[in-house]
Amino acid sequence: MGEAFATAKEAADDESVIAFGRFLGAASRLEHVLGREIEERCGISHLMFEVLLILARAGGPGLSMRTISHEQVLTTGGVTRLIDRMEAAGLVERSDNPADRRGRIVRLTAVGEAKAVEASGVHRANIQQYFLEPLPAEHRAAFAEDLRILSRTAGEAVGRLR
Amino acid sequence: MGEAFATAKEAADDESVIAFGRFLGAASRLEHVLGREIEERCGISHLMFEVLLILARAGGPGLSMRTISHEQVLTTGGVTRLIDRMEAAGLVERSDNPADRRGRIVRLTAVGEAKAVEASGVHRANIQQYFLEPLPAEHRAAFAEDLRILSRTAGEAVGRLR
DNA sequence: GAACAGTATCTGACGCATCAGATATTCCCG
DNA sequence: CGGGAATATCTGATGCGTCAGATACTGTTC
Repeated sequence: MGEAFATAKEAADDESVIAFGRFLGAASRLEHVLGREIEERCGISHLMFEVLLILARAGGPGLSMRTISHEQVLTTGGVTRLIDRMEAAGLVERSDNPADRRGRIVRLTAVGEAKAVEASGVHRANIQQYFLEPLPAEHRAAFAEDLRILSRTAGEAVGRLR
Repeated sequence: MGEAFATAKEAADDESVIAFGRFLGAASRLEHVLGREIEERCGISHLMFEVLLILARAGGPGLSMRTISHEQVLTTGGVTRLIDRMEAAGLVERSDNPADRRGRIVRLTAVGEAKAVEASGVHRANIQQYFLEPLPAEHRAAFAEDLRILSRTAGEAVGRLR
C-alpha cells in the first residue's frame, strides 16, 4: 500500500488518488450536466426525475416513502420534502396505506407518467448524442462492458464502506 | 436512436437509461461514501479536501479564487464561502494579489498542508481497501484501464454538453 | 485620459438536503 | 393483554451551494 506521504505535494501527486479523483470528478460532473439538461428542458429537478423513474419502474399501486428513500440516497426527511414538491407540481399523489396506518403510498399521476416519458426521452437522447455516438463504433461494445464493470465494482465498494 | 417511449414503464425500462443510471448512481454514491469517510476521520468536508489537493498540486505562491472555482465545479460565490470556512479553520490564507488588485491569492498554511497529507493517506487507504484490493489480481490492470477510459469519455461528454 | 466593457470577488435571498427530535402506529415478548 | 422497542413519516434548525446583483479594479478604444 506504499509509505505515508511526506509532503502535501507528494500526496497530491499520488497516482491512485489522482486517477480515482479524475474518475469520480468526471462522473459527478457528467451527472451534474445531465441533471441540468433535464431541469432546463423538462422543468423538473434531477432528483424528481429519479423518483419518477423509480415509481414507473415499480409499477403497481405505488411505493412507500421509505422505499423511495432507500432506492435514492436521501434521508426520509429529504424524501418527505421532495415528495411535497412533486405533489405540489402534480407529478405524484400520496394516499394512506390501509395496511399500515403509519405509512403513506406514493404513486404517479397521469401528469407524472407523461413527464417520466418526456424526461426519459430527453435523457436518452443526451446520453446518445453526447456520450455514446462520439465513441468509435468498434469501441462501443467494449465500452458498455467497462461501464457495467465499473458500476458493479463501485456498488460493491459502497456496500463495504457504508 | 430508437422510437419515442409510449409509456412511463417502457421509458423506465429502457436499457441505455438504466445502464447509465446505474453507472452514475454507483459513481455518485461511491463519491458520497468516500467523502463521508474523509469528513468523519479528518474533520474536513469533501470539498475542502478537493481544494487542499488542488492547492497542493499547484504549489507555488497559491491560486486565485477564480482558478479554484474553475478546477472545482463551484460558482465563484460558492468558492468565496468555502474559502471563508477553510480560512476560519486555519487551513488556508488569503492575501491581496499585488499584480491585480481585484484578486486575492489563496495558499495553504502549514496546518492545511498537514491536513492534505493526512486526508490523502486516509483517502488512498480507503480506495485501496474497499475498491482495489477486492478485485481479482488478474483484473486490476484491465480495470485501471476501464477507469481511465471512462474518465476521459465522461470528461469529453461534459465538455460537449456544457 | 475618459468612458465603458470585462473580470474578480463578495453578499443577500433563496432552495434544498441533513440532522435530531416529535408523533403516530405496529410488532413482539413476557 | 400490557408495555417497550421498532418503524414510518413529518418538522424545526441548520449548513452549504446557487443565483443575481453590488463593488472594485483593469484594459481597451477613441
